[in-house]
Amino acid sequence: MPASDGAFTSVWSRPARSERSTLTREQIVSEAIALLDAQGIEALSMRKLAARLKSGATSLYWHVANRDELIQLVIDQIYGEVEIPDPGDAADWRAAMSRFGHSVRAGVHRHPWLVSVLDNIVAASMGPNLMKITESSVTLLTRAGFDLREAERVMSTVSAYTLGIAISEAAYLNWMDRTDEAQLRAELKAAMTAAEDHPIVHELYSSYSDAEVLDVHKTMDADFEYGLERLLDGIAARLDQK
Amino acid sequence: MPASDGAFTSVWSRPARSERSTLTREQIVSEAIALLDAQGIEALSMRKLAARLKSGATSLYWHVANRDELIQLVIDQIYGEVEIPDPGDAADWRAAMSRFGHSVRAGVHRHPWLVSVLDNIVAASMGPNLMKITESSVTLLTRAGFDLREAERVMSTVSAYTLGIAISEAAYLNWMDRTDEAQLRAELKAAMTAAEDHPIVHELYSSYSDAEVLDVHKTMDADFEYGLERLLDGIAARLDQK
DNA sequence: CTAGGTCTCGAACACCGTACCAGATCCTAG
DNA sequence: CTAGGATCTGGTACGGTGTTCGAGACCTAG
Repeated sequence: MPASDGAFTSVWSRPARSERSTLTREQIVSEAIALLDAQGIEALSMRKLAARLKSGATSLYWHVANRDELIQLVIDQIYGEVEIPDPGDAADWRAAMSRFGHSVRAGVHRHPWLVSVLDNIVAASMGPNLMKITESSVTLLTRAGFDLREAERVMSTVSAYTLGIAISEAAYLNWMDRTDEAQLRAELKAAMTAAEDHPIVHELYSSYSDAEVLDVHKTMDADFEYGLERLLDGIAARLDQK
Repeated sequence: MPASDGAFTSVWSRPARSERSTLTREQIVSEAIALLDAQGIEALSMRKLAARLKSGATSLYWHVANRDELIQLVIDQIYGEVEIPDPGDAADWRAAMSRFGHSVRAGVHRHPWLVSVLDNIVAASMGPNLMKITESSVTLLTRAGFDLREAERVMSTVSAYTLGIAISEAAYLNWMDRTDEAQLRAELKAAMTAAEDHPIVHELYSSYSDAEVLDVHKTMDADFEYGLERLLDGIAARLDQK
């Protein structure tokens, strides 16, 4: 009567019909993303993920080789969220590339834990979703007048800039998130006094209003736009001289 | 006689003079970097690091609050390796910024595990070494004719591009490193067949010679240079129209 | 009814970051 | 020279991690 205590499942508690879990790879991946969005990277453990799926931790290993593979799948899923450039927009390739950049950046902002997971990004680079993006954008750029190799360069240049800035922003936003306002003010003050030996940095910091410091989004948006425009200017110039 | 076995240190084995460890923060940080360079991120544990320093694992906590703080120190140390732009080079700001970009990229290539540690990069952004870099480069750019705010934008645009591309490259190089040649060929073949549904990507892949695939460095160098030049073109144009 | 594939999951292993605290060592004041 | 406080080391222990292994539950085909 006492000892078995869970090893024995009575008729009543045993699932009436097939409650065999219907655990699927897609389900695992999307629950992982939900967990990451809600609680960030350090909350993603196989055990916690399994708990959310009401399954045993080690059951996941049937559907997914290991944690790294799971993360690669997660990354490709996120790539699926970015707006695929339409090759028909070749006439306005510049607007199309700008839209693409904005879409990638928005994705990173939506899922800022991506910052912690970048080392898996390459293995995911052969995932189906990224490949679709590459196909469309390179096609668009060749139609706009770039040869194949240069089209790829343009694409990866824009991607690099976008990724770089989005990551920096996301890292900053992550940091703000896990820092309460009091300590945040303390840190900023510390930075301010540390800047006293550096006149230009000090002047720069001083030029920011409280509103700008409190809500960095507007500044970030404008800065991103500025750099992207400069980059596209440079690329456009290159196309003109052909 | 038997049991104590190490708890008892005889006069002979006990350190003759003060062998008090001379453990310092600098030592810890530089040993951490050595370990990271040699074995990558997953080899950096407090225990392994302590072993290399011939000290107890928990002794490190006297000098460093926790692992995150250690990593922030490591990152600032690496910032110390990048060549600081000379504000005197304002006349040739373009060459100076290019040198800066190359220096950052070289640093990331030298320490490719940085990819796995990017989420700590912000907290390190108030470190002394990065601040020096910012001071010098923003000064240089203001002397070149940009106003303060735009100088910062230029700086962070160039940084974003450089960081983005260097990270992507480093992630790829990391992946190549931990993949033996047989499996590497298998993966590339898989990518190739996956690309069959995507004609342009397929054509692009096919256009690469074996030599280019085997040694990606030349291609990476050229691609980086291309994007950086386009970006600087765009920025220069902006300065001219003033 | 049985055999074999598919899938779940508990137990266990090695490793991790780090809180706690006892003790060793050093420095300084008296 | 001694006493006592500050500085620094490191053993123990706790709660967590990813992952392997293997025992079994379930489903389907014959």
